[in-house]
Amino acid sequence: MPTSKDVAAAAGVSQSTVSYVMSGKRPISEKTRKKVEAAIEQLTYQPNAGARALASRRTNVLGLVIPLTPDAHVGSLSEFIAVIAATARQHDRDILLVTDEEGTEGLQRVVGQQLCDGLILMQVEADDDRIPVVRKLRVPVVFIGIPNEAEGLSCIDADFALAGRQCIEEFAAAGHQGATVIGWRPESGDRKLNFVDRFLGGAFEQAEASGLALSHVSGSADIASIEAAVDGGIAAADGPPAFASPEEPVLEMLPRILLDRGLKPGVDVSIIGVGTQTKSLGERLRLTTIDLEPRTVSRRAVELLCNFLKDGDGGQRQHLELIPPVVTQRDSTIPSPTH
Amino acid sequence: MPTSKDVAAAAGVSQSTVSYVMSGKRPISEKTRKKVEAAIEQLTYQPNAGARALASRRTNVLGLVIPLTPDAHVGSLSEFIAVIAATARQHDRDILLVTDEEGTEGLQRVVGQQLCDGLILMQVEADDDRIPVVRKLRVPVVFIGIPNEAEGLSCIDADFALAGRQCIEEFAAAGHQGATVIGWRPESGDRKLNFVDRFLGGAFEQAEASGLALSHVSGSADIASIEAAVDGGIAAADGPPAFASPEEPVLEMLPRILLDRGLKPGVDVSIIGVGTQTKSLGERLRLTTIDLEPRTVSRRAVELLCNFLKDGDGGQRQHLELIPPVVTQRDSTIPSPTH
DNA sequence: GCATATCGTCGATGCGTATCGATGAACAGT
DNA sequence: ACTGTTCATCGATACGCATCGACGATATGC
Repeated sequence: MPTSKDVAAAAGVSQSTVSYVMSGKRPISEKTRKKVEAAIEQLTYQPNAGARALASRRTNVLGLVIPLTPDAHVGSLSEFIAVIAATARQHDRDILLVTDEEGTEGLQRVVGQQLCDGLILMQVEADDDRIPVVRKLRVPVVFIGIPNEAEGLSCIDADFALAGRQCIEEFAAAGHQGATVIGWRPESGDRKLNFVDRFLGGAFEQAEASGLALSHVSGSADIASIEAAVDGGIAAADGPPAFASPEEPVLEMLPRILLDRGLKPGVDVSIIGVGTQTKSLGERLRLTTIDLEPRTVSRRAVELLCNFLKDGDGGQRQHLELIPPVVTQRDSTIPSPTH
Repeated sequence: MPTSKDVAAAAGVSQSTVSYVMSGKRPISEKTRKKVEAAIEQLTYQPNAGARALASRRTNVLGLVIPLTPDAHVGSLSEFIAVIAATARQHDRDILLVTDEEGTEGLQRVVGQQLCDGLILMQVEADDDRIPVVRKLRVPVVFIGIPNEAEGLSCIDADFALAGRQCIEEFAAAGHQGATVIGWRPESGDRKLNFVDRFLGGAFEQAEASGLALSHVSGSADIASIEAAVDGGIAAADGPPAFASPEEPVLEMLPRILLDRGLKPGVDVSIIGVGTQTKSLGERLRLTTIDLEPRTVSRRAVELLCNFLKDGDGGQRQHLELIPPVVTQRDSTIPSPTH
């Protein structure tokens, strides 16, 4: 492996000049820069990350804390991870993986060993144990998810409350008097993740504002329970029924189940799919969808962290950013009567 | 941040003694070890990773190359990643993420900058561009997936061929004369990943050996095409039909579709689910499954790489390891008549 | 013409650790 | 008591880079 010393020798300059050519922190004449760059090219020189970290006190690495729990491994998680890694590269940084299996010691470890300059925490719970630890860390941290006590923290997430409101707005615009949300069973684990409450909160709030009767039934993957939920929704409806769900299996079967009951989606009944990967599903089933834009959330998390690092102070500032979901109207919602 | 010098001062020894206490590479008396350990504890000392990498020429970090392409983001990918990260920690190593968006230059970069001591490549294609680059790298590399030219490389994957054989064996034992595999549409992208061919190769081979008529139809997510495939399978069957599929949506609907036709799984027809996350699906639908054990594949990949690194020579050896799939008999296959 | 500012480069130093050679102490054998 | 060992520890050095102060060479002011 060639070193910057080798490059210096090849270019006939001093090692420090090579360093300044690479960093641009001091002016270098066109002539010597060319020489140095040629030497770098020829030797295929790449700076040693360890030495660089040691001397500059920055690693250019971001720690990403991911959940290890298998039940959380929905498809979107890997998309989050990949987008975060790709965005980090655009800012000339790399991603070090930390699983939450290590717990809070893992955070202290990667920061203490100076393996990374900052952290991104995924799957942040409403009352996350890691928050008190994070507050003491000397590096900036960005949360993906909104804990209850977000004071002084930097948090980014999809705007679930807005998604709930948008959902009801769509139904109201289509002339529905009532709607049913199927899914997000309030299991023990789900209670910790408050996005369910945020979505339902927004939905119920908007339902009240729009004078629309909203009910929520916890979905389940088996067909019978979905059918029961659908029948309940139809019976309760005062006019054409409307259904929304954030669960893919539910959405997959909903059109079929409704057609079996003589209800054509987009004509006699409305369906809205909510989720993180709604595009392919929505296009295939021609479903109106509300996408939570996980790629944008991921990208912004990295950008925010990089901004904190660029400012140099290393301290984390309070920041709350909610990414607006994207509504895509397709054929599963009844057209607005006003049009 | 305290340094090993601070620890040395607090313990009243030299810095090198602290280093030897931590590495154990030279004998240290019980007394001084206790003193040093106490000082480490009290100062919450953690060695600086950059300095350590610089001095020891090892980073204790493994690079993990993941696909960025969204269509590959099935749920199992994040499970792979998390298991790899957790296993790496058990070997006192961390994981640096590299997306294949960077291409082969990404590999050369992380190795050239000495950000990691070795690499794990996921989603290896039959004729992967990265192979010639990997051969020139000076660090050990483990492939997850089996390329066509595996000479001199270290590869690990699920044994898809065995899964195919096991599948047919199950059907044959249940007394079936024929079977249909639904799924794995041979699209452009899928051709590069040869596991489809490996599975089907094993299945057809075993079908011939067992005198069983096997056909394969590319599945699709919409219900109509699945129903068509099912009807085809029923019509072609000489005796009770049998179906296998590696696609979750197909498996989700298969029992329902068959019941609609008056065929009860496990009595009039057999179903086998093949995949990387078959447990919850299999238990819910009471499906006999063949699981490809992604967790084992991931774990073994890390262990293999760590072994290469432990041996010190840094060279990669040829190695081919196929993880046997696990057959779990539940209620969707017709009981063997011989029992 | 000299004093002063600006530019481009060099040498020296430090970052925190691992590791090698050396040193001194304790100890066994004669 | 003297040499030869083994054991525990220390001091010095190197790892590769960033960065600071210094210095010579030009350019700018009057």
